[in-house]
This record gives sequence, structure tokens and C-alpha cells, in this order.
Amino acid sequence: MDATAIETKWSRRWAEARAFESDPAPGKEKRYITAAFPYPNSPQHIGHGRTYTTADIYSRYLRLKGYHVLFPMAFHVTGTPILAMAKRIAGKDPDVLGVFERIYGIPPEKAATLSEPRALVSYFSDEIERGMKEIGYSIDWRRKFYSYDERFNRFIQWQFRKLKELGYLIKGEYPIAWCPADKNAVSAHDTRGDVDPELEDVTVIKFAVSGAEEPVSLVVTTYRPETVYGVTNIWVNPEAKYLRAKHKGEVIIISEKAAEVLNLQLGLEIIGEIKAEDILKMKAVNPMTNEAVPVYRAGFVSAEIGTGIVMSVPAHAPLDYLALRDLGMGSIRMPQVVSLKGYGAAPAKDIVEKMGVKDQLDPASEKATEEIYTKEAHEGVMVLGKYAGQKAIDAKVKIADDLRAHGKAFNIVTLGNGPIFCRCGSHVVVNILKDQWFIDYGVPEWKAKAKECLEGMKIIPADTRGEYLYTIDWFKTRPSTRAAGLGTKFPFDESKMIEALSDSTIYMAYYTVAHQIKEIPATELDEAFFDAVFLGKGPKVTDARVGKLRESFLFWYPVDSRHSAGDLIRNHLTLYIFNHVGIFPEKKLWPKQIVTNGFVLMDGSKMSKSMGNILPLRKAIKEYGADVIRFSVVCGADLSSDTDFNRSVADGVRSRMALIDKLVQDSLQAGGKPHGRIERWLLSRLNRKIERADKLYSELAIRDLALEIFYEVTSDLQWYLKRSSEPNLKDFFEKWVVLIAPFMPHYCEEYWELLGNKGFVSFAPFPKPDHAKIDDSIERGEELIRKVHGDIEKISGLIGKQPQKVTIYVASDWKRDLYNLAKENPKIDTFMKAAAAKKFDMKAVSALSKGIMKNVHSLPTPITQKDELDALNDAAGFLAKEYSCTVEVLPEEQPKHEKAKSALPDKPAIVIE
RNA sequence: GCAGGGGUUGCCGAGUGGUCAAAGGCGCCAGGUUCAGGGCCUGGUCGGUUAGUCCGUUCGAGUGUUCGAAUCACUUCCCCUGCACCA
Repeated sequence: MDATAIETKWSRRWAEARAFESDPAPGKEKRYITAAFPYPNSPQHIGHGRTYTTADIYSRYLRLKGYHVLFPMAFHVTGTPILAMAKRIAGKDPDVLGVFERIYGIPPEKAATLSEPRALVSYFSDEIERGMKEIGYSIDWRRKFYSYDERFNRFIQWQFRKLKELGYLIKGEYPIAWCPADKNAVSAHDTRGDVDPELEDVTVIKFAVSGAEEPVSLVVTTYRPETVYGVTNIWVNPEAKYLRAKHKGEVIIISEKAAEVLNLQLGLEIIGEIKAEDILKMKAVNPMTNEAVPVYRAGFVSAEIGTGIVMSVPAHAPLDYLALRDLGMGSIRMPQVVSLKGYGAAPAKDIVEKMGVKDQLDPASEKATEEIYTKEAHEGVMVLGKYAGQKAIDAKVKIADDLRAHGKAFNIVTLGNGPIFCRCGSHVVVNILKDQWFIDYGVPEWKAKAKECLEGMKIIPADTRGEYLYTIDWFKTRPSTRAAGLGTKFPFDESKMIEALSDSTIYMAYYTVAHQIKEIPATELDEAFFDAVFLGKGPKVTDARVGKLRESFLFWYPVDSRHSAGDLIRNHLTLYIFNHVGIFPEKKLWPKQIVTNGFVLMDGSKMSKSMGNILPLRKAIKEYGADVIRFSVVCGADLSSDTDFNRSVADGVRSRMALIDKLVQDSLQAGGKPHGRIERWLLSRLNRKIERADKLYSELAIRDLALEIFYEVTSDLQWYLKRSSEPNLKDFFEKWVVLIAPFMPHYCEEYWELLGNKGFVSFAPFPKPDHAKIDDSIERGEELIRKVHGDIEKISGLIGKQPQKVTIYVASDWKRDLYNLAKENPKIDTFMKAAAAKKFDMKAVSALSKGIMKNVHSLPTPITQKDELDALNDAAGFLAKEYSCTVEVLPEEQPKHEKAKSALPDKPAIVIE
């Protein structure tokens, strides 16, 4: 069995026959399948293979069911990662080049040539396409495109024009992580160490300086605005530089470093420096209590965090208490704002004393702070102010809102996990974009339509439906443009690019015309053109070139099944629903079904570059063969859970295929011979499976399918081999090969041909279950033989000798009648009465009654004595061979041993001598 | 913190009121195989017991509902994922 030869042969034949190039075929029932298109910044690994293999199995199943199926593929290159990677290659970044060489096996000379984004895209997309062809995905490659293709750009621009028309596109302010040197937004892959910047809203409260010549405020940053009632003083760091600056017409005092970082979002106008000593002489008015409080010095205050000025709430902030204590003021009045069970009026003081924290520089102060903050946030109750009696966590928001409403506070956005550095070396700050475009997924009618669509959709696995619903509710405004990246220019501001998740929500519509549209000059693909093709309206509906495209779109749409990994529910898949219901008013064009799957683990752990345990798909195919890999990446677990790929699984699949391969070859000689009992058993089992498999396929219960039509089948075949003298399996394989073809298309094509069939198995009809071949008594008989076989093994083990002679006694039919009677009368007294009424031999009945009644609800429904005798007689030769002894099968009515009478239905008496 | 998912016998992983000492795979043990090894086949793999049996204990921990719970409810501990501009 040469996997590579078979795979090459059949992928060539499919390509030559253009087997999977699908065009509209009016009159035929269609199914349109898509899977999330790949992002070509690395080769695909076996994990990517799971989604596509699932989609391919489904497509192939639907073809067997007689549907006209389209399964296209394209490449998503939108956004910044490819740009960033190309740049890093150009800069000879050792991390990137190291991963290329070690994990992807790309030689350094080759890697060096990939410093241009387009070269990178071309290299990896080519690699991915080859892999997809090698593994046998039934894709219509004519429809391939890249998301930076000019025609596709025009399509996406059309989409955004429609969104604007619908009022879903809005403009507003938006905070983002920003590199002041590059003048660009930064995300994880732009930072040193791939840190994902976390933005955090922080409240800034203004404390007016009392008695100042002109109005001026100290601005303090706080995460706990509710504690403003308990402020005893303000902290500044005497080592830091402070400035006076104008902010929205008011003068504020802020640290120099803070002003630098916050300038972009606050628009500060610097007036001049102010010495820390001068600030320390001031008194500041608490905007909530109107109390004037002094300003003190504290080393723990950092000029770089927030505004560089902090309010002091010693009752609730350990650091504030410690700093006061360090100044010798540990016993001043500390107003309590929040009550906390288990603590006194000053929880911060309590914990500092309990933990024995030395001073404000003691690292233990951090732990104390964390504990008090967490506890007060969740268990604390307000004891002061307007919201007394409410939970601290609720009061926090209300108090901040109140302060802002009265102009006593404003918000800033900071980096919660800073400091972060751009790859260029500069300090990442927060910028507020003034003219950011958003898609407003918060529009109620839009949400309602999305929910309506969801309700009408089939969701596999079913238990993820709630997650979609949650996501639909959770979506609000979503930024849809970025300053840089590959992809499509934003039509209403060409200096911006459409963001990567926003340009991949309705591209499935584009596939339906992707190859035809190439014949039309890009410049003619204007709004009216796409209106005509996808909405059937506007001036160009009569355009001759539109007609064909419109027809194709209407033939294939809607998408019958969309496939992706489950992590995309929170963004892509829900955006897919939103944009479809938004752009396409006709409900018949809305998505029908979404299928999501879990990840593939490698030997039990997540694949990652840092662990170096990524198995590239093409490497895996080379090692195991395409069909084995296809099977191994999908069969290990339910669709929704992660599945583990490891060598022993793949080896197991491979060795089972080797057995099947041999049997197929052998069966070719055996055509036309009559079927014995064991063939009838096998065919009975198979026909039962065919019936179940049809349902399992349509539900994509892949794990169950794998057990049912592969693992169980190979174990049946192993039993068959033991029981049968010469393989006679042609009829079996005729059906089974079709049944499993979606999983193992290459081998199955080969076997299909070997078995003398014409055409591709890929388009053969799904086998029909032959109910006449399903035979309970044969199957039960075979089970009995297996059981007897095992029992002989056990008994001879227990008595410690090899059998010379085995005699098997089959229970009389009256015992079977008794079993049935017991099932009808599961209580001992009624059972005995019923038995007496039916004139059973009551002495024999009472001997059996105890055993029967104990297991009355698990009692087998026995087959007849004759059926048991037939089965065991058929197996007598086999059993004799197995144990190299003589085997005799007798009814219990012909006893040669007293044990004969202990025979029970489904449990013959066995005498070993 | 909030939201979602989960803890099953050596491991992975089925099982969602009785038919469950609990599928299947892997690992391990014993035996077999014109078997070098690997492979393949049969049996075993919670404890005890036995001519193929029967008994006891188990499904993160605890409490409860029930004639009956791995399965339902409550409490508790632990783990994983997501929390937005990132594809």
C-alpha cells in the first residue's frame, strides 16, 4: 500500500476531471459550504486542518447525498501582521527567522527573500494551497482570491457604502494605544515582547486650590472615586517636576511626565513649571465635602502614573495610611467611607498592623492594598454620602458620574499593563482618535434582525447557540478602520484602511462570482454594478454582464453551512450574521447553519511557536498520508472539544487501514461466492450502521461516526477474519467504501476502482440501508459466540488447564418463556403465580427464580434455542480451532454432564474437560 | 471581577435518573502468533472472591431530593477560555 502514489494519482484525476469545479445547475439542489479563509503568514498546521477537514467531509457527504456542492477557498491578508512580519524579516529579526527555520523548515536563504509583504503572501498562500490539495479538499480553486485584490477591494467598498446608507456607519472618538514616534496605532505584534496593550478608564478628580489668585486645580487620579469622602490630604512627590497647564479653559496642576503621556488625549496647553514645595504649601478643596485639605509629600507617588498626584484616603488605602504614619501623623482622624465586615473603622490601618507592614516602601504594602481593595470592592458597603447603604462597587460608578456631571472630574484612558514599548523603542501612550469610524452594532433593529436570523439557523454544536446570543447583545460600536495595514481603503476617507474583521463578513457572496468577475475591468465595478449583482436593483440590472453573475449568486446563496473554529463566535461569526442581515434584506439569503470546532492539541498540549511543537500539515501528510491525517485530526473528540493528535492515534488509524487494504485486495478474488453465516452477520451490522451513519453525518457527529463506521468496522472485520475461512467481502466493501469516502477519499477512490466501478466514488450515491439484510437473530447469535469464546478462555484460565474437549449445552425453550414471563411480572410473587398458572415445572422455576428476579430489569430478550444452536454449531469448527480441542454443541435435553441443566438463555452451560 | 465551559477509573475521553464497575482509544500485565524487534490477535487492568460468579467501594469535596444519583438541586474547592479592534 503506497499512500503517496494513491494520493497523487487521485488528486491528479480529480484535477483533470475538474471534479470539484461547480457551476450553477438549475434544477439541481445545491449546497454551499464555506470555511473561514486562512491568513497566510505561516504554513498551516494540523490544527488548521481540523476546520477544513470537517467542512470537506461535510461537502463530500452532501455530494454522496446527491447535492450539487460548492466549496471555495481564498486568502485573507488584511491587517498589519503580514506587514509587521515582512518588516521584521527585512530587519533580519532573529526571532522570526529562527521560527521560520526551526518550525516551518524554511531555509534562511529563502526566508531572506520574503521581506516584501506580497512575496510573503505569495509564498505562504502557495504553501497552504498545496497542502490543501495534498490532503484532498474538494475545493473549487477557480474562485481563489486575496483580500487585497483590486476587485475584492471594490466589493468591500460597496459593502461599506451600503452600511453607510443604512446608517450603521458612524464617526466618533476612540482611545487607542499609540506610538508617538511612529504616529501609529500599536497592537500586540508592534510591541516589544508582544504585549497586548490593555486600555483602562481612570477617573480624575479636580481639587480646587483654595485661596489661589486665579482658579487652579490639583488633579488626582483614582480607581476608587467613591472614597473621595474620606480624603484627608493630597500627595505629591517632592522629587518630581510639576506643571501648570490649561485643560479645556481651566488651569490644572499635573506632573510633567503625566502631561507628556496625556497630552494627546487631553490637549494640554503648558503654562509653566511649578515647584513641588509650592504645591506643598497649598490647601485643596474636596469637591464632594468642600473641606480644604493639606498637601503632603510621599515617595510612593509616581510622576509617571496617572496625573502624578494622588488623593489620600488613609482609612481605606494602606499606602496612604503608611505614608501618613511615616510622616508621624498615624493618629489623625481618618473618616470611614466604606464598612467592611471583620474590620474596624479604618480597614487599611487594621490590615497594615495585622500584616506588620513597615513603611510605604515595604513590598508587603502591595499585598495589603490588593487585599483591602478586593474585599472592599465586593463586600464593602457605603457609610457616607448620598449612596450610604449601597454596595461600594455600585456607588463607585454613580459617584464618578455625579462628579463628572458637575464638572468636578473627567476621565482619562491609561495603559493598564504599562509601561509598554513600541518596537521602535518609544514609550507607548494612549491617543484619542477624533475621527474614528465605527460600525454601530448597537442599533436595536439590527440586533433584532440578527437574533431573528440566529433563531432560524441550525447551530452545531447546539450548545454554542447561547454564546452567539450573548455576543449579539454584547456588540456595540466597533471601530472599522485602522491607520495602516493591507486590505481595502475606507471609501469615505482613503487615508484609512478597513479593519481586518470588518472586511471578511460577507465575502462568501463574492466567491459565487469570483472567477467570472475577473473578466470585467476593475474600474467598471462600481456601486451600481454590485447593487445589480447582489441586490438585484439599480441602473445596471439590465447590464448583460451582470446577468450571469446575478444568476450565479442567486443559485449558490445562501450559505448552507459555515465552518470555523469556535473561538470566532465572539467576533467573526457573529459579525457574519450581522452583516448578512444588514446588507441582504431578503431572508432567503441569510445564513442557514454554522458549525464550529475545537482545537487540535499536540501530544496533549497546545501547539505554540514558543514550545516548538507545531506540526505543519504538509509534514504530517508526508509522514502519515493524507487520509490518515484527515481522519486523525477530526476523529479524536466531539466537534466542540479540543482533540489530541499524537503518534499512537495516527499509527492506529494507519494500521487499521493496512488491514482494510489487505482485505480489499483479497476480496477481489472472492466475487460471486454465496454468503455464509458470518458474511450475513457482517452485512447485517453494516446495513444497520448505514442507517445510523446518515443521521450522524447530517449532524456532523464526527466522533460518533468515526467509532461507528471505522473503529467498530475494523473490529468487526477482525472478528470476521477469525470466523471466516476465506474472505468474501466484495459486497461489504461495495457499500462501506462509499460510506467512509468523505473521510478517506483517496483510498476509497482506489478501492472503488479496484472493485470494478466506473466514475469517482466522490460522486457515488450514498449507500441505502438494505433492511432485508438486517438480521437480529444472526447478530445475537454472533454475540453469543463471542461470549462463549470469552467464557471458555476465562474458565480454562481459572482452572489452569488447556481444554481437551468442550461441550456446550443450550438452554431449553421453556426457560426462555420463563424469562419473558419475568419481564412481564417483575415482582417475585406475581411472577411465581404467573409461572404456576402457565404450568411450568415449579421446582425448576424456584431454582431459577432468585437469579432471574435479581436482574429482572436487565434480563436479555432471548433468541430461540434453535437460533442459539445454529449459531454455536456454525462456530463449533472455529472454537475447536481456537482451542485445539474437540467441541460439541448440544441442547440441554441431551445431557452428558450434570452441568447441562444450568444452561440459561443467552448463557449456555460450558463443560470443559 | 464579569461571562461561558469543565473536573469520570494510570492517561485521553464517552456517559446526563435504574440496563453503570461505567463505551472507545492509549498505556500496562498475561498468553498466543512460521513472532528478530515493532506489529497483530485473545484475555485482564478499583479491591476481594469464583469453573464463566458473587460481594464491597468509586465518578473534585460536602449536603440534599429520590425506592434508586456519575447523572437532578444547593454549597464549596480547583482548572480552562473570553472580556473588543486583535487576525
